[in-house]
Amino acid sequence: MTDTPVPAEHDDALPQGEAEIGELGRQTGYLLRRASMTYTTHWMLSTRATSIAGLTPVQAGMLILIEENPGLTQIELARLLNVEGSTLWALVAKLREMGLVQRYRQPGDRRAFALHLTKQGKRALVQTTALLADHQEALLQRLTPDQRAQLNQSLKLIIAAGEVENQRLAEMAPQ
Amino acid sequence: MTDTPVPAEHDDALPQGEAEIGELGRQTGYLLRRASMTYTTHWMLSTRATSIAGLTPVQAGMLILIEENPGLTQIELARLLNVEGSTLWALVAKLREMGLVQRYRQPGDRRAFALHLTKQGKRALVQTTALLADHQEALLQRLTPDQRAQLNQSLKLIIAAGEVENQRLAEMAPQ
DNA sequence: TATTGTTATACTCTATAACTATA
DNA sequence: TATAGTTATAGAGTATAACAATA
Repeated sequence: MTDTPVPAEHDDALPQGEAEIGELGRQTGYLLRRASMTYTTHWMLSTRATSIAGLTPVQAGMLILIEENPGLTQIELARLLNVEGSTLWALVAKLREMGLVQRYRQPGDRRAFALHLTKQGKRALVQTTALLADHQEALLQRLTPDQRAQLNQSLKLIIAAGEVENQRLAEMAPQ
Repeated sequence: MTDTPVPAEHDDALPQGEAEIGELGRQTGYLLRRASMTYTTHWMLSTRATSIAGLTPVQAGMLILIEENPGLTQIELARLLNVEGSTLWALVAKLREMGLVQRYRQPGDRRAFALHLTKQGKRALVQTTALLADHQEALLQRLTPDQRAQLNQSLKLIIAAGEVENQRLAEMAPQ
């Protein structure tokens, strides 16, 4: 990992600003990562001066899911989000720390907890949904309604196919 | 952040498996994140038994960019990837540790380093490009060629619009 | 002064493995 | 035994802030 003096054949840096994305810009996986990061950055910036400043896209999504499925358990939420239990636990712990989510022990199954939004969580969700439309519009402004629908559809097809493939691969060589 | 005994109105967990993604599944930002994560997982699983096991999508992308723009500087690479200098520095340091990338001091500008792939880096890139097509195909299997082209186009439009918006927002209230 | 790179530090999101409590 | 949740730990990828070296 040392740097080397410059051999003649390497005295060839590109002139400023001439480097290009090239092939990588044709890779859907790369474009997805880039678009997703752009979305995250835009959300954080556009909510910066509001009452939900600092609430991440993942956290906002969890508030939406908990409101739509009040009382769901942590394991069910993990399945919905396609993450491991320990990951979900950490995410929920953070939302509890923030005072947005409350858990209630299940009388029917004393292992499980039912998740609910607190009053403050509900207020955060109201702000979230109020800001979501403008956020979407800013990012999708150059797409027609038809393109937007097509995009969502294609993304769902990728997710569905990918999760089947990933399941298969994970089982193929378990260690 | 304490748990509470169950008040009557909260004794209402959903029956197993009845929770739904609902509104969140209509949010492009959420679908992008999910699709991107699926891509990453698929890449890691499908390269697991190859010579590039452990090479992440971000690292693979960097190899592609360095090969296409030999001698580019770290700052140029950071611009291409739209990340901060310190982020790029850490990514390059890791690739150097792995023996895939080598830096050469620029004679013209002694502040800068020209980035190049090592022999091992070139071998890793060959494997990467060899495996990329199957990886793409597995994830895009349910999309027609036209849908794939439309998808890439839409993602580029989102990235372009988003980066303009993000720039504007970042300048709007600098602190 | 401006640019390139570096360091220190911190945070989000993610995972695996080993564990406890309950079913 | 199986499931729900927890803890310890690790790692990728990202950022901000302060700094050194060079232009």
